[in-house]
Amino acid sequence: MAALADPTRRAIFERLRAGPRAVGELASELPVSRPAVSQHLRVLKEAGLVSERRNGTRRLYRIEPDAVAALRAYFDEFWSQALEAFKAAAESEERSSE
Amino acid sequence: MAALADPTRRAIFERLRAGPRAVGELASELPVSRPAVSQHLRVLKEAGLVSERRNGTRRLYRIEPDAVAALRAYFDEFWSQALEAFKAAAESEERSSE
DNA sequence: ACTTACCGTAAGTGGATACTTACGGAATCG
DNA sequence: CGATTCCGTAAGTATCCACTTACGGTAAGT
Repeated sequence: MAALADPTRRAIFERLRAGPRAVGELASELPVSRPAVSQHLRVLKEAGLVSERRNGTRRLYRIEPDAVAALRAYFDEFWSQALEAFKAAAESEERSSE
Repeated sequence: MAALADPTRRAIFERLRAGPRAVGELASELPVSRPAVSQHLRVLKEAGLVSERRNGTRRLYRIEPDAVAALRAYFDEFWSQALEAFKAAAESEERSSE
């Protein structure tokens, strides 16, 4: 999740949501240089958020579905646990006459 | 989301999941000083992830449910959009005889 | 009022990091 | 082969950021 902290990296990640893209293609749409995009993609790849496939001289990056599923599960779990705590707190307050 | 990048801050956020906590209480369970926890809580508060309530000399921090819901919605949306792109790509590959 | 408990803020510092330019490697085309 | 395209890596730099110590401020207890 730390990999998604940087705004530029999040922008890259969100663009890959629509389908696989090449490095230069992404760089042309962003206000940073191509090597910067390369470095961001490496971070995303090491975090398991994207994967790479070589196609001629180009390298297509795509989103790793399992990673998105894991993040989704994390916040789902977080949500239900927080909700449970809220309910418990509300009930205990109710018992203490308030 | 950038607020959840730091591991210490994520640890604080996850501990608040079980219910409201005071600053010193959180600091005693973490390998950082109390002011560090204070600063992290300020970041989380400015990000809208937690809220504060004064209780005597102590300040209780609690999770802001709307923020968690927003994050959950973000990844849900991300997931469905990525899935849609996958389906579209699979169909177009299928049409191109493969 | 004085002390104690609890906390936020200021200032300073070491380390991480996002970016640039420069360079070299791999695949395609003539 | 030579030229071109596309890309990763190295090196250097400026900025950001997480942390500590020191200090001040507010609320409760004696």
